[in-house]
Amino acid sequence: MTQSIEETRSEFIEKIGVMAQTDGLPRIAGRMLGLFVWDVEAIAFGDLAEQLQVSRGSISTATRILEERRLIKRVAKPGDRQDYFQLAENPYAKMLDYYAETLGHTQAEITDTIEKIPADEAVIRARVTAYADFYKSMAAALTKISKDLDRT
Amino acid sequence: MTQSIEETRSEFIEKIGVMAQTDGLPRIAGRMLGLFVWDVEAIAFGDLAEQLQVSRGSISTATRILEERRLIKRVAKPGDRQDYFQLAENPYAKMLDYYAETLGHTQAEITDTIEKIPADEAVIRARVTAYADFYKSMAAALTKISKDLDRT
DNA sequence: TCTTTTGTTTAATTAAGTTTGAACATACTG
DNA sequence: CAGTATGTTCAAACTTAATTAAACAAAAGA
Repeated sequence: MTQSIEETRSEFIEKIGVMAQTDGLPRIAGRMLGLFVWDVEAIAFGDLAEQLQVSRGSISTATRILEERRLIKRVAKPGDRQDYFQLAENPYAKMLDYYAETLGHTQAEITDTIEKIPADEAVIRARVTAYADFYKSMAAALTKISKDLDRT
Repeated sequence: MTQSIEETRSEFIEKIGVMAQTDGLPRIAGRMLGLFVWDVEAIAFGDLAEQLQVSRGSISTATRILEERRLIKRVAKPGDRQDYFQLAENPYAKMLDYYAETLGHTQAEITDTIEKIPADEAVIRARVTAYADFYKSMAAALTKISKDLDRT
């Protein structure tokens, strides 16, 4: 089966949109991320709405989310009033940092619980601690990868 | 603020229920996981429904999900017709394996796309490849932690 | 100043996922 | 065998999240 590069691009964008839902991104934000991974050139706010066939409101929301996660950046273009967007530098390191941060919060929540467990409940303490450690080691591992990527 | 261990347990269970939603588990399955982390003893199907105050149908669905992820195991108790459940051995290694597997699928999907990109589109190829590599390294890192945990 | 463009916000709608409850199948008990 | 207990399935109800469309605010041009 042969397909044009436009078809491949469009397929890729939709694919990332679906997969993004797995890690808590709205579908539109995921499609947008796919688009930015593919395209080097910055894209105008209005073009995003047209290319992805969604409302401007959705673009506003999705760009905000991706900016919060530091995956894209908003840039200006001389001679155009519109906002332009493109993939951030080291986006994958940023993504890892975000995951690590989330895992860290989870670990902290569990640690809060551990402190409330009576000292004589050694078994429960041990079990909940093992759970917290799990999040701790995951966060540490992702942070490590992030730093490796940053050195590139 | 002082609270009984029952209150702490209940708070923990609800907390895990909420956090579980972050990684794609239904709330009830999350609460169940929290319960199993806390309690050493196996718990009967019917007791789960009562303790978590949900329908038997929900227990059936949630146990299925947690079994599929290999986080809990179903055991029998002599003298009781009910199914009993408890946390699996090395549950956190299993959890990591599950994540790694998911990431691997994602990477494979992206790799499928890469193969469709014309060879002369070097920039696009490089960008999409970087994205695939990101998933690859994450999967590898989690697999590594999993093996470390297994050695325990 | 008046109009247009641009991006955000909010309320309403739509879509997606979760939970329940009833029906069902199976296995056990007396 | 009849009756009860157990766990699963599935359609419907419910809940939550995503998306749109319209109202709005700010800035730019005419």
